[in-house]
Amino acid sequence: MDTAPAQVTVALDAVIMAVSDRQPRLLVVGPESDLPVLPAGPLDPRGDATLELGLRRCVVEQTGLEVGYVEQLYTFGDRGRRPDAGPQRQLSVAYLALVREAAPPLEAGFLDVYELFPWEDHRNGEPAVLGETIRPALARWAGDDPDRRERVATCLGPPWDGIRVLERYELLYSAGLVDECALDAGQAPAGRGVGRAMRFDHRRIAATALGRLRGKLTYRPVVFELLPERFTLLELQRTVEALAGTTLHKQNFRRLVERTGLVEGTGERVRGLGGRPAELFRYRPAVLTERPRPGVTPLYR
Amino acid sequence: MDTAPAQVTVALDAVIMAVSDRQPRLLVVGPESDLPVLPAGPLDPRGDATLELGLRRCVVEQTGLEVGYVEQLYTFGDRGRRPDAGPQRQLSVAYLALVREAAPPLEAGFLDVYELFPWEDHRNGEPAVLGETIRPALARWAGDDPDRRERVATCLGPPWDGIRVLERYELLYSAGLVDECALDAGQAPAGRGVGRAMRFDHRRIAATALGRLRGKLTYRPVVFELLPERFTLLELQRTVEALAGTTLHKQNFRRLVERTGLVEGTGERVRGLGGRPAELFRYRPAVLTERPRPGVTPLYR
DNA sequence: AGGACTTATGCTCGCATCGAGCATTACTGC
DNA sequence: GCAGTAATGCTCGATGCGAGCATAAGTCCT
Repeated sequence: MDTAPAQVTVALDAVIMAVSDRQPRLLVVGPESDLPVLPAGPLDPRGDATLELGLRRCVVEQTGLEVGYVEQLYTFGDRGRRPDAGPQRQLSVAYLALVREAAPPLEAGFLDVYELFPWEDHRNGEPAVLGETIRPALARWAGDDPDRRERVATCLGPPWDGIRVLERYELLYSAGLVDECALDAGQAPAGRGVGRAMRFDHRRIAATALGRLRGKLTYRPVVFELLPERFTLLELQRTVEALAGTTLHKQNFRRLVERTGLVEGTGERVRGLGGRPAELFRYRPAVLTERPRPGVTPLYR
Repeated sequence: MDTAPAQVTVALDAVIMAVSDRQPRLLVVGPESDLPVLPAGPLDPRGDATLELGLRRCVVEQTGLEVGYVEQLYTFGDRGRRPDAGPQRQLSVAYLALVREAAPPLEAGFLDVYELFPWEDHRNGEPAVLGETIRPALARWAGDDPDRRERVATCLGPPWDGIRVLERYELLYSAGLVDECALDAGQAPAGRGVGRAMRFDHRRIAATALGRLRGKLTYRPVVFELLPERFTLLELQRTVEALAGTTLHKQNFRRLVERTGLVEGTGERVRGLGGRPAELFRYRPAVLTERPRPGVTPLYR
């Protein structure tokens, strides 16, 4: 009935990321045949003492995973973002979680992040899809409109700003280059959109997460949430590079993390992979009290 | 009834900040005699197309103010954060808004931010309250507990990290040094807490906002939302300093903002204030496409 | 008019950081 | 022994930033 008070439902959505085989990965649920979906569940207004605890509960229930690092990301609440909710307005409080596991738990699997955002991986130079598809299409879309042209310029550079993941996704959405445009309009997607689509606004949420994480790398020691307790400097570097979508100068990277006190060597070495054995390092939590903003600062500068 | 489904209410809270007379100010509503409260209102699940539009609507309704720059801050949803909501669970999606106005609109007034957080203003050296009250009390609170001691060390430095506003407020809360502790426990506050209290968790929300804003200053040109279209470099510097709670070297500040292309001179000069006339500058939006992360970078480094 | 005071503006050191590259070491595999 | 690979040490040069000196151009007071 129209006279009933309009209701709001609150869901807790989880962007759970890991890095393995030099690739950032996102935990998704649901049948393979369907569009991927983020793990999520309803807030229990009485049971969940805090939103974060509610999120952890939902994640365990749905994937069996006990996540460690968790951070609130953003709250999504546009009208119409969940056409499945009927007359209910659905809010999603999204969280970013980082895990070390690479083995997909029950009913869930890891999805390569750069399948969702192929234009974000610049480790082997600018990805082909940018020059061949995205830039031309955006140029057509912008035409002579100065606002559109400027928006394209800020999002795609030069200079390329790795952090603007969300802005770029939303630009592609505005220009009709992702399948979610058709889906949101109630049409069947042509299937020719750039990157792999997700259900609802979940790819937008994932974009928010990747951008946030890239930014955070520069001023907080979050990478270590994704690594085992002991690691070589190359493993550390590869993990950072996977997330940042850029490559780094090896010697300078080593200098950076050692000089700033982010890591400390354990005397141990690993061997067996061809090449000189590498020393194993560990994260040095004391850096938090020594430096104001410890992280991989020169990532995007 | 216990059998009724537990309900969730969603509110939109606004942290509206301005800078005038070299002081950051926060818009609060409610009678002077009572604890200050942030402007807020319920989400209209049918009417508000987006959360941000809903927030703008609430702000206009409550204060008559049309805010310009708006950014989502955080969503607060701890159980028990709103004892007045009865059995309802209340979520607040908080937004940060920046305005130029200094004249308090209807039923509202500006409150000096450093009345809320006197320990955050380091423009005249370390504030007295830190050395005389806060540090000794925290030392007593920490005792020999290594975790507590480390928490105190990271929050209070050295080095002082201007961005950790929320962490510091929560530390003071943990240690029972702010009046909200007693209020939340249902007791009358002794009135001896540090800084001025607000109702509910609104001071926590304000702390989140100040920290976020301080951080954002370093990589986005947000200061200009608080300034008139044309301003002198000293006005710009004073505004940054007011928010950051630090002083900056004048010549270096000028060099920074000019070299990075954040501002450009209009030929005009202002006179009449004693001292050599200053040139009027304006913000240069083109910086957004030229530099990846334009802002007052060296603020906290 | 002159001097004190205030603010704006230009410029120059010195240090730390960072990008880029060269050189050497120590393993694996054939 | 030799090729290949990765680790590690070191050196330039450019740039950014902290700190300060010096000068310019107004106001206000006497």
